[in-house]
Amino acid sequence: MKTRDREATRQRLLDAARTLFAEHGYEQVTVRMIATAADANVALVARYFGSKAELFGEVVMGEPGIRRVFGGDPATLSRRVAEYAATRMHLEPESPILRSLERSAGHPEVQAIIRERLRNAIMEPLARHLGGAHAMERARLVTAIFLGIGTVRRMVGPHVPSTAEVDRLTAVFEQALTP
Amino acid sequence: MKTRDREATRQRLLDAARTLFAEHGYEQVTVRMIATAADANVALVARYFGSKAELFGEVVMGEPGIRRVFGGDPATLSRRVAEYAATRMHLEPESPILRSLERSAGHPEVQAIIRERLRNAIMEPLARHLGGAHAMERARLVTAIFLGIGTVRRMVGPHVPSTAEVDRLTAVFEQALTP
DNA sequence: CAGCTAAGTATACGCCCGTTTACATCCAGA
DNA sequence: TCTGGATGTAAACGGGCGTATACTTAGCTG
Repeated sequence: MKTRDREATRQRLLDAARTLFAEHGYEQVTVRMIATAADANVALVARYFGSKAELFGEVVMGEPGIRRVFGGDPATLSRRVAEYAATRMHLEPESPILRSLERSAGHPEVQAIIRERLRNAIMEPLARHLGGAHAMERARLVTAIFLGIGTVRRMVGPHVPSTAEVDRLTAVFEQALTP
Repeated sequence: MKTRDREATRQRLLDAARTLFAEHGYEQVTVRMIATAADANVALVARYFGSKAELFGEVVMGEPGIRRVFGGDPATLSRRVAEYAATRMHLEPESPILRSLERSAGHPEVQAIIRERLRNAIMEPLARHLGGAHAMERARLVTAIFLGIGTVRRMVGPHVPSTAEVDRLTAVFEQALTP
C-alpha cells in the first residue's frame, strides 16, 4: 500500500504536471490526466494547488531559468545559442519552461503567468547577460527566433539542420545580438 | 425580415469565422460565437461545413497566400520582410492566415490543416521565390522568425521598434536569406 | 489501543462544448 | 393557390471539463 505523505503526493502531482504541460500544453492537459499520471486523486489538484491554473503557475515558476545556455562566455554566445536553436529544429527543447511556455500561450487564465515568466526568467536575465545598447530589444529578438523555431518544428515537423544551416543560424543570431 | 439565402448565410458564417479565428485562435472560438457574429443559427455551422474543424479548414484554405509581402523584387526583399516583421512587433499581422495559423497550432484536430497550409501557402511559395541554394531551409527560417515575433508580441505585449531595430531586423533577415 | 486528525477517495455538480434532432417557416414550381 | 423541399430555428444530447462535497481510511498521539 502507498503510504500517506502529503508532500510526496504534492510533488508527484507537480512532476506529472510539469511533464504533461511541457509535452501537450496547458489546454490539452486535464487535471484528470495529471492525477492519473501522478497516481493520485483528481480532487487533490484542487486541494493542494487551488486550481489547474495555479498548478500551472507553480510548474512554470519552479523551472530554472535558461542560464545554462545563455550564460557563459559572451564571445561565443552566438554560436552556442545557434547550436542550441539548431537542436530545436529537430528536437523538443530540453528546457521544460520553454516547452510549457510556447505550448500554452493564448490561454487567458495563464497568459499573465506566461508573460511574467517569459519576461522575468528569460528575456530579462538574457538582456542583463548581453549588456550593451538595446539589450532588452536584442534579448526580445533572440527569444522570438527561439520560439519561432520551436513553433515551426511543431507545425511542419522536425528538421535536422546541416552544418551550413547552423552557420547561417549563427550569423542570424550574431545580427540579432549586435548592439 | 432576413431573406433566406443559403449562400449568403454560408458566407456570413465564413466571414465571422475568419475574423474570430484570426483574433482568438481555434480553441478560443466557439461555434456559438461564430453563429452569433454571423447572425445565424448554431446548427448551420454543422449543416454547411460539417464541423468546426472543417470550417476552420475552409477559412484557412480560402486565405490568399503571402505573395504581396514576399513577392516583388528579391533585391530589396530583406528590407521589406524586415519592415513587415517590424510591424508585427506592435501590430497584429495583416494577414489573417498568419494570425489564424500562429494562434491555432497544437490543436490535434486542425494540426494537419495548419501543417499543410503553412507548407503549401507560405513556405513553399517563399522558397520558390527565393530560389538559390537551400531555398526551403531559408524559407523555413524566415517563417520561424516571423512566427516567433508574433508569439513574443502576443506573450509580452506590443513593442514599437526603433529605426535601429528595423535595421537590426533587416540584417537578421539578410542572414536568414543568405544562400 | 482508542480516537482524532490529516490524507486520500468517490462521486456529483454545474458549465460549456460540438453536434444532432425534431420542428417551424419560407417560397418557388405545379 | 397549394405544397414540398429547402432554409432556418430551438432545444436537447452526450460528453468532458474544472471544481466541490461528503465520505473513508491511515497513522500518529495520548
